[in-house]
Amino acid sequence: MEEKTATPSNFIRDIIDEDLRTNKHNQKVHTRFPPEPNGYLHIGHAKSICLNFGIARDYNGLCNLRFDDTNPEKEEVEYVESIEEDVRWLGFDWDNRMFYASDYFQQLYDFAVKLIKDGKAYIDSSTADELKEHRGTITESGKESPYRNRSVEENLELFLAMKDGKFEDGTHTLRAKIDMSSPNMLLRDPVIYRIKKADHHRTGDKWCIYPMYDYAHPLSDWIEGITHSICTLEFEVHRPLYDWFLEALNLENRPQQIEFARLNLSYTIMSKRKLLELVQEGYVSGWDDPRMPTISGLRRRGYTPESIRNFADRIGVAKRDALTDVVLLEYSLREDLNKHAPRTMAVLNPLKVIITNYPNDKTEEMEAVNNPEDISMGKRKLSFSKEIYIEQDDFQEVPHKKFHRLSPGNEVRLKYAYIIKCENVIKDEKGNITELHCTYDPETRSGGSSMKKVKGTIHWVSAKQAIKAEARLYDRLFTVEDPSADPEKDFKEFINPDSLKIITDCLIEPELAMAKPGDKFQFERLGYFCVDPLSTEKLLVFNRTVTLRDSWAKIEKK
RNA sequence: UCUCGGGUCGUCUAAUGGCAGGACAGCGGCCUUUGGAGCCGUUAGUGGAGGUUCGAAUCCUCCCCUGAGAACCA
Repeated sequence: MEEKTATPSNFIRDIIDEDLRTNKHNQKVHTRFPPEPNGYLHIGHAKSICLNFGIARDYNGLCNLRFDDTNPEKEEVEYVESIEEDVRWLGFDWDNRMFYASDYFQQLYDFAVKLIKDGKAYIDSSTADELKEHRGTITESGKESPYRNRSVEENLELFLAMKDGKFEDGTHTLRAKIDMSSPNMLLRDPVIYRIKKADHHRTGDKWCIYPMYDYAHPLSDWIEGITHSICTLEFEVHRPLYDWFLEALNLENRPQQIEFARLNLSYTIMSKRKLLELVQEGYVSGWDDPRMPTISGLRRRGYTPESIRNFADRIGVAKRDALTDVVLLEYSLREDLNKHAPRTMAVLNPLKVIITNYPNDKTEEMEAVNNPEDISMGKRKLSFSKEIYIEQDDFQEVPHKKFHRLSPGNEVRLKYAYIIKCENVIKDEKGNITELHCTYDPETRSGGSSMKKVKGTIHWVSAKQAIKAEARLYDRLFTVEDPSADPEKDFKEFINPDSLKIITDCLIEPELAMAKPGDKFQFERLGYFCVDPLSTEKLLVFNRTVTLRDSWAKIEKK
């Protein structure tokens, strides 16, 4: 079993520690992850999932999965299913506690009736425009609705009629009677029910009135016995409202809302609306395009759940807005893949090499380790013969002064095989290099006793045995750190035109023919790659998950 | 402009009146049959001005910067 470092503490855990000490919630810790099923989950949700489920795990508590489905016009079962899959894939489990806010529609309705009876809510028959007009502004107080003082009986009657479908969409709303002059505009008699004659993905046409978030959320939390209702910072201003409903209904054992800063990652966007735009307008191939910051995109790209959980622990939880550098995510990924991904040799851009002093028909079996970080992953055999392919980048006709690889008259080691020397550069009539003629030193077979040392070691594949494959090389989707930073500019202006490069004639070790979708490998010296789900027996397709760190690129730049 | 938040190395995050620490990135070195990994070392920060205190990132005052809030969205 691998060592597991504990999740670092944070201000939310401090609050829970204090609540436990003062016995605020009778020693209970119960959280929830409440996505709206109107889009796919992304890495920002992963932060929240790790936070909520992680707290439940560490405090011996529970975490519910709850779909916040109070707006039938935007929500779909497709999203429900993807969300379930993604949370599970991340490694979390809700047992039998998968709920929907729509499960509580009847209770929520009954609570609303109680508010009306207590004179704390009323039916407003203003139009949306009138509502807006009466709301006032940030600096000026609002005006009370002419319907504000309807009798309890009239309100009850109207609310029932609303529920029974007697009115058209938008003609009436139920509003909480709070304070039209509050500096917090959310408290200026917020709408808590609206008429929407729309089919709901779960309740069908049973309801034609639907509760608003601010009303449904605290009550759903209360119904489920949530103790700590953790959400992102933009809901901070909603907290007085959250508390108001619990107070107005005189509910005991109230949950407590705590806000933290959502994740922003450099070179990407996290807005569901914008991600949807990328999908719908075809900038990416779908929600699971490997360039998307969605969980399904990251999964297809080759990210591991472990790496995402470690990332979540590493970035911590706080209240200040932050833009986390994506290299931190990539670090967590490489850290995990380095330990677990088997090594293999693959040549992305092949350059033929003929070893002129090697016997024509000879084939040798070379021994290679599958993972130097973990010898329990075993060894494999590599065929070596007279004709091989190396990476075009591993040869320079006029070498940079710090270039340690192959160049005319120079020696380099072929990993797990021999040291070779470049004797001749063969070109076509246009001057393109077509092949290299090299000689090998038979004394330098890998594992042998030769003391000969060379500066560079390169990867290769044997021409006869290698098989063809396609590689998809991904780069960041945007060219700037914060594509949404400039309100004057559309984020799509910053899409990286080179975010995907497809290479169709890579050569890989024959063993890889067995690879299955999702299998992950390190292509030695190149990076981590995984088999794409669209890969077929005929054509293996590899997604480049992430490159290896490249200190040569830095030297070359200087 | 009003209300509520938030400002600590380049980035993320600790320090809860008592040595400003960690991670990533960077830089330098060691090691290496992956220019990978690993190991060692190192650079770098409390938005500003006052005040309280033996002592302030932390408490107080003012200023500056920044985020959120005027959907029948969540």
